[in-house]
Amino acid sequence: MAVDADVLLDWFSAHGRDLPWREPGCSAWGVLVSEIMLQQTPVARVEPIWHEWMARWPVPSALAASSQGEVVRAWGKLGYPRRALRLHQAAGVIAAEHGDVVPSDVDTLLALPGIGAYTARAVAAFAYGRRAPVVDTNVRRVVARAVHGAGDAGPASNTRDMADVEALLPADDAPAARFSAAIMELGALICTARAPRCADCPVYDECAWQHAGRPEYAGPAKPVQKFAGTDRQVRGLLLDVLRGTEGPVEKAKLDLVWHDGGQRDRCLDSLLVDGLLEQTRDGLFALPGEH
DNA sequence: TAGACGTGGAG
DNA sequence: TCTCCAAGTCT
Repeated sequence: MAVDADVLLDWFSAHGRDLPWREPGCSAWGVLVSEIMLQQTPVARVEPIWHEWMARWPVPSALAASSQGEVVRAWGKLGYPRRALRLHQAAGVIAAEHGDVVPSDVDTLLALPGIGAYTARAVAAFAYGRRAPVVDTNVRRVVARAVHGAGDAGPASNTRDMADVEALLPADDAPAARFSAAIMELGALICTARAPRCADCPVYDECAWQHAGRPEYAGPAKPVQKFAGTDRQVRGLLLDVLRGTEGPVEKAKLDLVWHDGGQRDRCLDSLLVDGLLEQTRDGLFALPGEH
């Protein structure tokens, strides 16, 4: 059982979304920025911020020339703000060591901060039309169902997951790159986690999950990710105070966002360690580089 | 490799 | 209201 490339590519041509980073004229830098922003973050929230970034920082060196604080502020509420810091660092490396050109080679991309197995191959494929197994959560789910007949993907295994996708990939670069975008899109629009729209699926007839009678997911339970009351929430509240003000703020102002002083201070400290906050000479707190 | 790491919309 | 989940990476 497989996923017919021609059928999938035709479906993608007819139903794929016209996202700005998929425009033919979009730069490799634009693709890279989109990929980082889209990590664990819905398209709808990324689009407006991506446009702002492209207008303000059209090339890596432009971003690298801005302060970390400006970058964190411009990241807004996309979440996981360390991504903004790493992208800023990556831009610096690209500007300084790669002639302001986003690398096209997977291994070179992997060496950049914030770029892992998925993003490196996504940039190689979507920005440069290279043939590379692009494996994200959507692709893992589609493969689990259409190929393996399982209700959902089990725990990730980079080696195995990439081998699965490699086997589906067309031989030539251009169609392989387009196939990568198409299978991701299938997972995002049709073969969704919650309520898959199988009636609209282009590979319904060849789907192993259908042939198996749509069995329930049998793998190990996925860990539920708590948020309320975690350090993640408190860090978010703390950082949001700085995003919402111009200059440095007093600790007293930060003390207002969370009742538990111990947790508050621990989070404040971790933000300093991460470089998302800095302390001024007079003991105030500021976004990095903004004092 | 399990767990940390933000945020907000949908069901 | 509350759980699930959205193009992952790093340690």
